[in-house]
Amino acid sequence: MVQVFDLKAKVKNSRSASCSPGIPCKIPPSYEISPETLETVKEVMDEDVSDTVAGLKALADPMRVRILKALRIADLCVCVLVELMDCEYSKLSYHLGVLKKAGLIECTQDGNFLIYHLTEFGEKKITSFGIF
Amino acid sequence: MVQVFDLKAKVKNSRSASCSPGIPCKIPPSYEISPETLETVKEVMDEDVSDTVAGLKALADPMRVRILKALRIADLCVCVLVELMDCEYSKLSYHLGVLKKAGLIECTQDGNFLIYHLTEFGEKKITSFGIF
DNA sequence: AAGATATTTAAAATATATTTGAAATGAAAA
DNA sequence: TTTTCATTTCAAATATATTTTAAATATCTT
Repeated sequence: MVQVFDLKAKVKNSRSASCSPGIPCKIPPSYEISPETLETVKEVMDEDVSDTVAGLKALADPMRVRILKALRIADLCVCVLVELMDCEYSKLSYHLGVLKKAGLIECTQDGNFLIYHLTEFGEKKITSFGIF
Repeated sequence: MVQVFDLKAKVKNSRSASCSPGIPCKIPPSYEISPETLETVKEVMDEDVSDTVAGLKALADPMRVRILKALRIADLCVCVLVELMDCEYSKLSYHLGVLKKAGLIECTQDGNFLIYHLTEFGEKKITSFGIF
């Protein structure tokens, strides 16, 4: 997934004086990008974002956000969540699975029941993401 | 989108002593949910999460995160971004559109060029969401 | 053991999001 | 004023995510 940029290889015969080194297009005269800045930009763009994105994806769903908000108040078993969310078990289970895989929630078994609770990681996430 | 819960209407003939009021299933004996807690849970679950989720969705994509990271370093025109991301204009444009619609970025026109920059809102978001 | 309950899993159906490629737009240069 | 350039828009193709329904598990109760 890590991309290596070789912009120089793409430079066309660009005649503009304001063209940034390694950038084939003629960038507008109103702003200049120093080679140093461009280097920094390339660096941050090369950083791996897959963890960040995976976390965001797990959160980016109304059902899942509501589940997290609920679990922030109390640990809840699936049967109670099903009633609160007014949905099928299988549907709820799918979303619980997504949250679990993302490490945001966990469950403990009590006989037939599974009681879900926020992980510390999940707690932190929803706090920093401003979900209350 | 706001759902109203009427759990009482759903109570079946539940015989378990540990059943929470208004919850048809027999919740496990290892934990009790007080009616007050349950009320609080219902309240937070009824809150509207659509803005939260829309914001998260806009962020939950590797390309978009990389764009935001880049714009955090410098304002960039589309032609430069195209090179840095190594992708088609139309593809980039789609993602820029998503970020723009979410209010995370804006652009200013300079002749033929569009120079994109983070909004203050976008700046705040990516900071609080731990995207650096 | 047999039946009931709570929950998950699997597979198909559906919905949503992204990518692609071509055409459209609008400003600048020739 | 025709051409070129930077960019967006559109529609079709593709990919990904979610929902649905039925069946599978596992634990309890009898």
